[in-house]
Amino acid sequence: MTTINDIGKHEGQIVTIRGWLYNLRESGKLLFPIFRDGTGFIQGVMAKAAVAPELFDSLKNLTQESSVIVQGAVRADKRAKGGYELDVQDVKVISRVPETDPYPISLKEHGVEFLMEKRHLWVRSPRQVAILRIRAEIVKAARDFFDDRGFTLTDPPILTPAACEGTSTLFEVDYFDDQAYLTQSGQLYIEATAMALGKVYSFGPTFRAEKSKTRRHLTEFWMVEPEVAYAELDDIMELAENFISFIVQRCLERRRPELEAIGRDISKLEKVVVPFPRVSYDDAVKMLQEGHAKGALENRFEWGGDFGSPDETYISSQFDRPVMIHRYPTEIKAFYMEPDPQRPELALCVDVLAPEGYGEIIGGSQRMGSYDALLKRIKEHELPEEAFQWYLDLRKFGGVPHGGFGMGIERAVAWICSLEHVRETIPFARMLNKIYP
RNA sequence: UCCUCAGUAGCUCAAUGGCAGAGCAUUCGGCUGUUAACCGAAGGGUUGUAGGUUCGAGUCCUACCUGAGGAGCCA
Repeated sequence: MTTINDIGKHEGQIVTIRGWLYNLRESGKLLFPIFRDGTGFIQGVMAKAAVAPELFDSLKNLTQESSVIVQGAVRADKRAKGGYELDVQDVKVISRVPETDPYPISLKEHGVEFLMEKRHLWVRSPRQVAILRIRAEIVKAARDFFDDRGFTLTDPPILTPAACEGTSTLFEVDYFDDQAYLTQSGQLYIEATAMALGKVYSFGPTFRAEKSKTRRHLTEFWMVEPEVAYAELDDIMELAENFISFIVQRCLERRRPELEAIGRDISKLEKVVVPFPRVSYDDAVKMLQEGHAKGALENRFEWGGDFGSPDETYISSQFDRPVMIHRYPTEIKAFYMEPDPQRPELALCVDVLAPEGYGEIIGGSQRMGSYDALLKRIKEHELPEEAFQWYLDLRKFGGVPHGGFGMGIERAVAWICSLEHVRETIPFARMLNKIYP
């Protein structure tokens, strides 16, 4: 059995391909079927004069996406897209799509609503196949990066008793006679495993019931989150830039054909090398105010607020690689962040903004080390103290400075693939009001 | 939750308040090198739903439903 991706190794030989009919063109007594097998696409040729009449007719009448086992001779041909063609000698039809109910996704243009409703079929399209391969590469690169640097994978729970960043955006589920929530982040739990193993990371799905309807939001998305004992903010920033650069370079090295196939501007990705620019929140605010003065931004940004989407886009447009914004006001950030000892009104945190308007792909921070300060924060944020007792224990029993970050896989994929919307970065996107198929 | 736009054939879209149309897909016919092939023909419609205005509504008005883009929130 041969696969299309390495059909070039079989030039001049007779091979068998198991796959599907992607498209069929004909010209008089010649048929030009295009087969796909999951590894690639190849055009076949069948001349009426060369085969039995029944075989010719069965291929001539074959419908799009019918499954077939094809036998043919591999021939190099300059006219062929992949460099090779298959002189088809036999076609065994495994399952024939009826013409009374044809395959709905044609090679022509379709709308978003239709394609999302047919997502289970849309994933067969060449572009979607390429994107899913790049996603898989990004996931593997992320795991290799941490595995090779002494991190241990520790899986946090998906069912949790409480929120880690407020309760308004949690999915609630019945848990026997009690209530539980789907996790928003594994961070609090990997802080615990970091105290056990030093350097840890988690990789898994997270859930947010935000009523967000934008190109950057899913209700179910995958995060990779490292957490490092004894790490301070500078260590976290260095880890984050090395991590992102590694992932991008790995994609360029191993998924260049796919990036080219989807029309990605490769030269922009090639610039994603360390070090990334570091901009303090204070300086970012100045940058935004200058942008407003120049007329590039509609609203004048005031110190103390959180950046909106247009603000992030403006900041990232000033650089040719991801930019790290650090030390936001404590007010607008999560309760567990360590204040800057020089300026306690600032948190020791960092957001990494992707270039080209893709927004925040990483959020990270140094975590609060002191038991008393953390308890005070939990009370200030009106969080249920009992639910966080275990988290406070981490400070009671040998607390150390530590920190980490989370990267949303889908936003990273959307940026690296230059996609309009994160819905194409995951096989089956879960969004506001969308849970089918 | 708010703002804007859209909903017409299986799909992508046309149609000044006046006969419901095209391309693709499907079926039939033609073509020995096609590249989202091309050429000819046929079938295919409760114009998102419910009301209203009008001699007449796909088109105007109201409400609702669905979707898209954006805001806020976030990765």
